[in-house]
Amino acid sequence: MNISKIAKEAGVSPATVSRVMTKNANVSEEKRLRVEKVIRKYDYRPNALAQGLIKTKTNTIGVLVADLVNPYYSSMLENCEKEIIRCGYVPIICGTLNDCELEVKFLQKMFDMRMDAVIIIGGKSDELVTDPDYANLINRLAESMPIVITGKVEGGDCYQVTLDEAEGINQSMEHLIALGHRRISLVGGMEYIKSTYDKRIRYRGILRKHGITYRERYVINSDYGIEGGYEGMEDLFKKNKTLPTAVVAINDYSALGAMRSIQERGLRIPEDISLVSFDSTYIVEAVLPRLTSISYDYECFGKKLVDTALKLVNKETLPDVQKVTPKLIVRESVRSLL
Amino acid sequence: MNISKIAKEAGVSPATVSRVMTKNANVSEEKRLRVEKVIRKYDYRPNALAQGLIKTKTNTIGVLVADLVNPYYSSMLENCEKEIIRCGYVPIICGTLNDCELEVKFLQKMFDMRMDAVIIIGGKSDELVTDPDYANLINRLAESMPIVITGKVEGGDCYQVTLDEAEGINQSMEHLIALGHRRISLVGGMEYIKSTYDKRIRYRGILRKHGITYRERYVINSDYGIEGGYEGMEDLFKKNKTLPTAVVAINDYSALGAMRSIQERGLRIPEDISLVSFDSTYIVEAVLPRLTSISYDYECFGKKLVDTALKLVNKETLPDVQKVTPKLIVRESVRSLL
DNA sequence: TTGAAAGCGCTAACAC
DNA sequence: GTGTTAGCGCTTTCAA
Repeated sequence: MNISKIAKEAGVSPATVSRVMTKNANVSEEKRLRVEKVIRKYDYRPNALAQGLIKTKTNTIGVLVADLVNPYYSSMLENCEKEIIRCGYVPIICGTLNDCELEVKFLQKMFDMRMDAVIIIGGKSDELVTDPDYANLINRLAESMPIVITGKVEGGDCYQVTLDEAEGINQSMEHLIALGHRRISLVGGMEYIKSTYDKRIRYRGILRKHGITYRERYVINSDYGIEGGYEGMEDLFKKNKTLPTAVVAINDYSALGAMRSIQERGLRIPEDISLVSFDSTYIVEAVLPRLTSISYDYECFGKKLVDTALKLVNKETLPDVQKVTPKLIVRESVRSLL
Repeated sequence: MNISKIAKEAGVSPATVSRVMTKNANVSEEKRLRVEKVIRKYDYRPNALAQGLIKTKTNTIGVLVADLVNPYYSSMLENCEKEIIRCGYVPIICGTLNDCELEVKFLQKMFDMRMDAVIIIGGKSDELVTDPDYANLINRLAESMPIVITGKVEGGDCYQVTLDEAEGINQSMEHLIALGHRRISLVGGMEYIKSTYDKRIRYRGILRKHGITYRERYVINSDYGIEGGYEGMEDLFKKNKTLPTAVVAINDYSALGAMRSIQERGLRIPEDISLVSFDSTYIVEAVLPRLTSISYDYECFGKKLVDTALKLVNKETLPDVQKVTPKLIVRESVRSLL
């Protein structure tokens, strides 16, 4: 079914059908009713490809996300979706399976499909050192399609809504130190990821400020999943005879793995080791003990991402960088040493 | 940038540029090189809307999922995505926030966008009694766009790839009964959801077969999230002086909530209460004790869904219903009473 | 091998 | 108020 057939059956021109559908022109009551009847009869809906082609607007916001399973990302995603829907747009999600090539491919595809804007959550823009090819791609696409990212693209013509990582690590460290912890380990993450890099820099700064010796073997590399947390923790145990009294996990997804490692060794949280994580997804409330964790206002974060994208669609001017402030939520996984 | 500009700059006709891009016609070496050079110069990519419009094929598979956060769904999603990508298509995901109206709206939108096929995971097709309006919608859309569902649409012209729920509950019940459990509770889910209904029917059948009295107050309604599991478990405690020795949770997302409720009362799993769940997402390995759980081969499930969709795109004939067989994975959350 | 032309389905400017 | 027409960007006959 298409607009011409509807027009023919209603005895009007395609233009009139279009006018009835879009509601932004006057049509005589009589013809309108006739057209509406035929539309209902066939449940006619206009072809979005044709509409998009002529209007150069598709009413879609693309959301590219590095990992669909990680609850941090799915929380972000859900909140972006809600806001996109609330604003009358259609959210189009693509997961990039933590694969850079796929990210680039899908980003291009979203451009090809003429999405009105794209939000990129995680992925290549998370890297500390921007890949110049990626920056070029972003710049090329951003000429006609606004791009909002949660990371950073050096020299990239796109907008950032990003977490204040330094503030997050700050709050968790100060909390631990205030409770008497001096041997604090940072488990998980990779140095080439900007958020992790920022955390580690600040971690050292805080230790120095409190006159605590920095121990390199308390900082453990590993990836951001459950397995990463487990292996990171195992690594920590292997590398240290003097264990830390507190561990800061890079996110609560990996904290799950860290907990398993700790508990398998018969150690208790928080009695033997305190544990703090980042993200405060549903996981922190689901495990025992509940995890003290850095929390973001996901609703607000999602809203900011989407609203930024939509303002850009409407050619409004915006700051290049917006920060989302984290907040430590104290639960049960930290013990006082005082 | 568009095909005419490229053509002009290369000194050829748009048709020739198209031939170069699609590679399915002969172009003289000389012109081809000239065109390719201009294409590279501008990183030209054809407008997917225009392509879709003329080819009546968009190379996209839509995936509609009821809940992005629930790890059962995100696992499904990830595996569908992988297979869609492997087959050279672009996965387009929409979450429907467990909202029926949204599901209908997005399904229509996917049709409007002329996706080559749509996979619907969860949502309205999960309901025991099919909404006739929904069936009509499915039938209308399915005339030109194959639809694959994980549930069931009575009288719907779509294809099912569905879990063998009866077999799942069968395995978990037989396992519990073999270990001496007689007081077994079923926590979570709603009767109007087909998968839950099927489980409960079979649950009664198995009890009868083993000569165990069915107790209605051991079957608890609640929704499918963490909160649902918690409240369901609380409800169970409230309703029963004689507690069950084992609980079967409707999924492992809700089992998280059930565990919390059990542990808050100072009861231990499995010493005081055994716990079994459905789905075997990452959660079952993340908690302590690890949950004995019904597992699906998500990779195979995802593949089957996608391959079914793609075969339909290619007009192959297929069985209306395909079953995915579950398998009980024994971990640490069930105690033997023998 | 190549270009001209038609047409996918729609909207919007224009003329009446 | 309404129909005609042009055109969005592409692919694919059809001729040459």
